[in-house]
Amino acid sequence: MALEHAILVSLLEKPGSGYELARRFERSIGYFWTATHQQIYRVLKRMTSDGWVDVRDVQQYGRPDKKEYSVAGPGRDALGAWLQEATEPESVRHDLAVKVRGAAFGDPAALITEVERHRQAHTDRLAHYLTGEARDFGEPTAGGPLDAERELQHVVLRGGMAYERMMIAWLDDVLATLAGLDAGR
Amino acid sequence: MALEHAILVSLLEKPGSGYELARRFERSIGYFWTATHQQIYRVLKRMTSDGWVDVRDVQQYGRPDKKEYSVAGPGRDALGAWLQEATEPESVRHDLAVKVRGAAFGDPAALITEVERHRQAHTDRLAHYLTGEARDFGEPTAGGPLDAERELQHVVLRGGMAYERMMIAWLDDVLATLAGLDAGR
DNA sequence: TCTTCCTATGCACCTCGTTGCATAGCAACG
DNA sequence: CGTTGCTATGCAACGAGGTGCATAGGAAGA
Repeated sequence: MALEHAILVSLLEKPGSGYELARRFERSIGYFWTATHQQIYRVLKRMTSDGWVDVRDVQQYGRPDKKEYSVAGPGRDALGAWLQEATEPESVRHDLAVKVRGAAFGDPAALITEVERHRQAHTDRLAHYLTGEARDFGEPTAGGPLDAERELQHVVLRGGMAYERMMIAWLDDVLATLAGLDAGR
Repeated sequence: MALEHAILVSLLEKPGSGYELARRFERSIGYFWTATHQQIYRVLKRMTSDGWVDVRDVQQYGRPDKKEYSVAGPGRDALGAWLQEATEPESVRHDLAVKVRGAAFGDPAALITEVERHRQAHTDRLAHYLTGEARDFGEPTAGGPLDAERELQHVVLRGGMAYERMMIAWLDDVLATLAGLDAGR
């Protein structure tokens, strides 16, 4: 289970509440690891009782109070150990690939709309990444030594962009194939 | 849940037993949808009672008898309906991306071995795909009209190859970034 | 005042997925 | 004859993940 570790990384980058974590999992972190607020609250509870994180009640004005979590020593140790642990390459789940192979037994042309919908979603996400890259990494490192955190966030973002570009190109390939089947019958 | 649909597609391509399906999920299908034999047997049971598939006892000699499953009318209908249904783009789970961002808070150099291990796995898988492509799609369609099933299987395979190539290139990017951090401190 | 919306946390329930184990037929080998 | 290994099916239990719902404070606007 890597959700715990994803939370540790996010809290090391910046301490925050369960609610704030949930929103981070809708943006930056969520592009390579998804989680609902339910999962996050549940795991934070376990991590607290395991001593991986510390909690601090924070009073707020104009909005409900919150609990701010930050990484404790044992949590940092656990993350360090996990980093060197061998993890199996993630199991893939591409329902669109299932649909494409399934189209052979239905109407291939009927799948086109769905493929175009996915292509649009990937195009949007790529545009979002590019905006974020220009905002966060547009200028060279602002003096000082290499900032490891910044460099590593950037290389992960480049991975996300490479994935979206690959998907868009593949979906174009799929659309061309579907169109070819439609024309050829 | 798309496991049912993945099984339907696999059974339409070729009827078979739960055991045979489990082995297919370790190869071709398994590259974009994973499942253990437990899941498969459980889902086949439900699909049978829902009338999506038919069962046939097959006596075998030199090995235990088996149950051969094939797709029934309602199963084919369910697949057709699902193909046109809007499916959300699959939720991604890239533990390696979590590790890369986490490396900022540990020793970036310690991650290199793990990244190289993943790179090797993707290289191996790409080589496996290329072998399969040469074997199954090396020669142009053997006469007759365009074979939809074959074309669609090929485009899915091309997607798998594009994914592996993208991952290898990204992992090289990650390795260069990690090496740069190591040299620059 | 009433409704709507956002922040913030959490419970209950259900499904999906994984692990471990059990059973059984048959083949091959020492 | 016993062990090992492959084919073939399945149960039991657990943990992960997701959906729906509940609660509660406060802001903003009709």
